[in-house]
Amino acid sequence: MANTDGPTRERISITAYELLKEKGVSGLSMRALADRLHIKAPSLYKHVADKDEIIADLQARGLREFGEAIKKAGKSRKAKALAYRKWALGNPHLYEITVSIPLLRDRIPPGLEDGVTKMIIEITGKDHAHARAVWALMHGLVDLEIAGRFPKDADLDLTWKRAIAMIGKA
Amino acid sequence: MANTDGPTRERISITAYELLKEKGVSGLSMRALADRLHIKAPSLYKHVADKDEIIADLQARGLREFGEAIKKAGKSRKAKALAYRKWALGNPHLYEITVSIPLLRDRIPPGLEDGVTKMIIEITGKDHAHARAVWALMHGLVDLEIAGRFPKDADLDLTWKRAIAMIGKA
DNA sequence: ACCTGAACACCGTTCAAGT
DNA sequence: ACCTGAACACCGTTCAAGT
Repeated sequence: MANTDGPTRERISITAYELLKEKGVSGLSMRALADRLHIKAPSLYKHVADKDEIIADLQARGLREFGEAIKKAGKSRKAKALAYRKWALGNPHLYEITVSIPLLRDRIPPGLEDGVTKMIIEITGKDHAHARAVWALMHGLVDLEIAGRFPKDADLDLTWKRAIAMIGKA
Repeated sequence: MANTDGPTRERISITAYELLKEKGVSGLSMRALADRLHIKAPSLYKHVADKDEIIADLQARGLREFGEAIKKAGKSRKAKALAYRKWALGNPHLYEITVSIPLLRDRIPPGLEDGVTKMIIEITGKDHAHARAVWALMHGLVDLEIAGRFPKDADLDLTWKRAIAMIGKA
């Protein structure tokens, strides 16, 4: 008799997150995940329907933790913007899986996405169109920075300063 | 005797582009590419070093065609911004492979990336930091739109209007 | 109820062998 | 010089079989 205590659904989630943190999106495979849990890949399918269920789990975690980080930040628009950057750069793989691949809307807790969206609208203090533009600005900065698209000598602190100056001036 | 005229390097490039346009980044595999050229996958390696060489080819094409589209657009910042959106949405897979995955800097023609960057700086008419923020704004809008992150009822024309209004006001 | 090996349809890439 | 089949180390997923 081998393991009597198989991996719970919870342990699968936690291990998937560890794997993502260490190896990134491309390193998150069902086989690698199974290895860490000391089971074979097919056994995973007794606990989850498919890989998307695991991805949706991580996206939900990303939205939750991101939302908390923004909530905890100072109240000014500048503080919120810098918290956005800090969180994204501190959790690049979680940011990527949450925001750079299609969101599995039907498989994350309802209201979670809306909650984060509403928070962004509240921060900008204007209408939805403006809030979306601000979000795009933040996301674009972070995405290009994570992807290494800015030259090495680029002054990104200054770039963020300019970006923050843009907000609210429309 | 089978094919006497094997695929040239040029035909590989063209076929890769067709494949990308039809099937997207995930559909661009060496095996699928070989199939279209009526050869076996290993034969590709007599013409290219690896898949990255093909990706770099497509990234170079993306930078070139994108640059031309922006150059041809009207001179106003608004016209340039709308041309950015139009090109990206009209060529979503080429946009993605060019800008949403790491740029293979060592494998594209030197100066190509700089040329496009300089063009953006010229358009914004300010310093590099400002130009980068503007680029991030455009990229963020397009990336979120392509990824389907905005709600279906979002008024994206209005969002772009607000975004364009932000530019130049920093 | 949970886990397994074998299998299927995929990847990128290497390499000895053929022409 | 170019192409091939076989192989290696990977994917996600299914399924009959074991406990």
